[in-house]
Amino acid sequence: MSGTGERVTIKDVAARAGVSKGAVSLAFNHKPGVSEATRERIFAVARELGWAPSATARSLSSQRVDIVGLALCRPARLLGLEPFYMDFISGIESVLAERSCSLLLRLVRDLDEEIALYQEWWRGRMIAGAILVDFREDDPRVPALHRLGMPAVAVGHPRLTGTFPAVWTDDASATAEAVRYLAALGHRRIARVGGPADLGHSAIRTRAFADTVRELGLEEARQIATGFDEKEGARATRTLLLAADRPTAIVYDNDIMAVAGAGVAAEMGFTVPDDLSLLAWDDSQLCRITHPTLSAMSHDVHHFGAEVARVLFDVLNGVHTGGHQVPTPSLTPRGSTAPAPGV
Amino acid sequence: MSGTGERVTIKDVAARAGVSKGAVSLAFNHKPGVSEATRERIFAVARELGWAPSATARSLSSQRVDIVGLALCRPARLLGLEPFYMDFISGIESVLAERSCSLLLRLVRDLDEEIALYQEWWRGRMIAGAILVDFREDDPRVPALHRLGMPAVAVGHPRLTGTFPAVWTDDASATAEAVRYLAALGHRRIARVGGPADLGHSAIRTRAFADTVRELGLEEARQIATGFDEKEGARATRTLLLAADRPTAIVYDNDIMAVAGAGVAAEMGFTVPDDLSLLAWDDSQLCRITHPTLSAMSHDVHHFGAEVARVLFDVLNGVHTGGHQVPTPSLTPRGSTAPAPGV
DNA sequence: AGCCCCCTGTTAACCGGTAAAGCTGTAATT
DNA sequence: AATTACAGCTTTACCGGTTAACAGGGGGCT
Repeated sequence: MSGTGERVTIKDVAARAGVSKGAVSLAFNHKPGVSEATRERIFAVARELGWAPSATARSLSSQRVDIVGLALCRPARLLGLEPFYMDFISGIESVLAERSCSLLLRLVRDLDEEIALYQEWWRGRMIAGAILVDFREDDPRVPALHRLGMPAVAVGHPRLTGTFPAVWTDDASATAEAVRYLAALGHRRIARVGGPADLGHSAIRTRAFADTVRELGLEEARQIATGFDEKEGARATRTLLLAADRPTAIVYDNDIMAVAGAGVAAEMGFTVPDDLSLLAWDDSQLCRITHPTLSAMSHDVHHFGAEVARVLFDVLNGVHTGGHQVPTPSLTPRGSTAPAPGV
Repeated sequence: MSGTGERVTIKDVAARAGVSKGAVSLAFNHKPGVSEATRERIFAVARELGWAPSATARSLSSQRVDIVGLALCRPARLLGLEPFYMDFISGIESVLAERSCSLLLRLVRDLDEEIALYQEWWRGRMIAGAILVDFREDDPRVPALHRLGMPAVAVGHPRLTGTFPAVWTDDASATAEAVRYLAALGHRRIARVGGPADLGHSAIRTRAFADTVRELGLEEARQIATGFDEKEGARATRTLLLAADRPTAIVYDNDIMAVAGAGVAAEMGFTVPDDLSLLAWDDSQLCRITHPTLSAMSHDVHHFGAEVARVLFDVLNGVHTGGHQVPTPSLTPRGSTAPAPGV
């Protein structure tokens, strides 16, 4: 009971197998220098003794770590709510796991805390590199972390991510596609409920949205910046629908807000999609469980995460990979979009 | 540009401050043995040089690690969908962060992989302890990990978690409360859509549900075991509603399935809550964004996670804490429950 | 003056691996 | 037979901290 406390080390294995520490190390790292017979004997002993090399000691001497860091800076309750993150993380994991690498996760309150955390992690040699998300315009992390010299991938448009290799989706094109689709259905007053204005991709979408609306000669579009959560999504929807010139279609920046918007529409007596079309973003499973199901700009978040992890490995291996663009979110029409009323 | 590569170590700091490595170590660990003046000088130099102690080296020599592990064994797509996990993780984080401890996360495919992972993590001294979730009846992790001697907290009923200190909610009482509530509304045919039968807490709820139904003299209850995701939740709901003796109320084991169930009900022409009452579990924000809002057995998952982390720290500090019961989920009536039709 | 003590610091031995350099014995080459 | 080549190990010096043991020096006390 209560573990002997004496943990077995490479020395024990070496002694038991009748070889030196060095031989055990060579064997376990599949390096030449030990015969097949000896290698097998060493493995047998290791299994018998229940030994695994100490990652700590290994990384101290080899200067390598098998951990990558991810700091998320969003209010805790939002993280729980948004399917995006877990999907993204599971995508990252799928790539990390096959290289027996682990993910170090931490939630932080603000960017300063995030920068401090990365400094601690990197200087403390706890991580080999990091994944940076949620870029803002003139993000303070770009200079700070670049100064650190820490390898990292940035999730966001290259314009925002500075010196870090970027992985991103073409939000501008996707936004344009969304607007064109709704316009093709006859909608002339289209509104958008976006994320926080200081978030880089929100800004990109806002611009693309306005540009496309102008280009198609639609009526001046109303866009509302929110905090990404369901309350703000609901409020924004209410605001839009109460206006005299209420829109006949609304595009949301994530699916949480779209679902909340659908609730508000129902509550206010609008029928989706007959009176009002709704178009979500990200397209998690959430869009498929509501009634009516939500049309969305869909986007394989799991693969996105996987691609990010792959690029990070390239960076860690010194492969100088440029930016990687992941497939543009594409329209997945479902039950929440239909021709504009009276068309 | 491109980081000098030369990372600063304790030796550099010591040299620059004109003291020995030992002095720097003492200063940074706030141990007696250095004067206030020297301590400050050392800190100043460390700041100037941008040094932070190497966690790797530190844990190699001090035999301590500031990382705890969490392996999740659920299909990736479900993880993304279920708000539970992120909420739970953010609760854990809130406690870890204040002790500057990080969370090592990994998704695994099955229990064998999970056991192997913990062995690797523990023997490799990567983690100080672990958080175990999703216990099954006769869970193979109990003997395997107990043999490892790894400190851990178990999330689940003590009957299932064996030798590990447990943190759990009283699912039996909560289930009973749910049934009593619906019975009080006049429902006589109540069904339940549960999680996988081999999951420990599903089994507990199943039993409690059947017991309470019998105790109240309600009609024989139909319970369906599913895989926790929205598709199975929808299918189970369809099955229940197509039966000749369809229930007038359904209890779901998580909110995903409840939302899916609401969709199915609408699609089949039932009005919630007039024709059919629905009661969810876990009560994430998801229950508040649907229309009508979902009544739920609510449960502060964030606090649950925090409590789990706290107990883990107790274990790590040798405090022999018994099992901790977290407040029983309590009924939060919203728009999806109402008196049975004709009452 | 002599002694002891405490405060401040140094030294050196670890922690458990990795990796380069060194050392065998045997087989191949000349 | 002598030289070389090389597979197969061993030795040893790190990696960057922690920590116990030890040293110098000033002040208080007798």
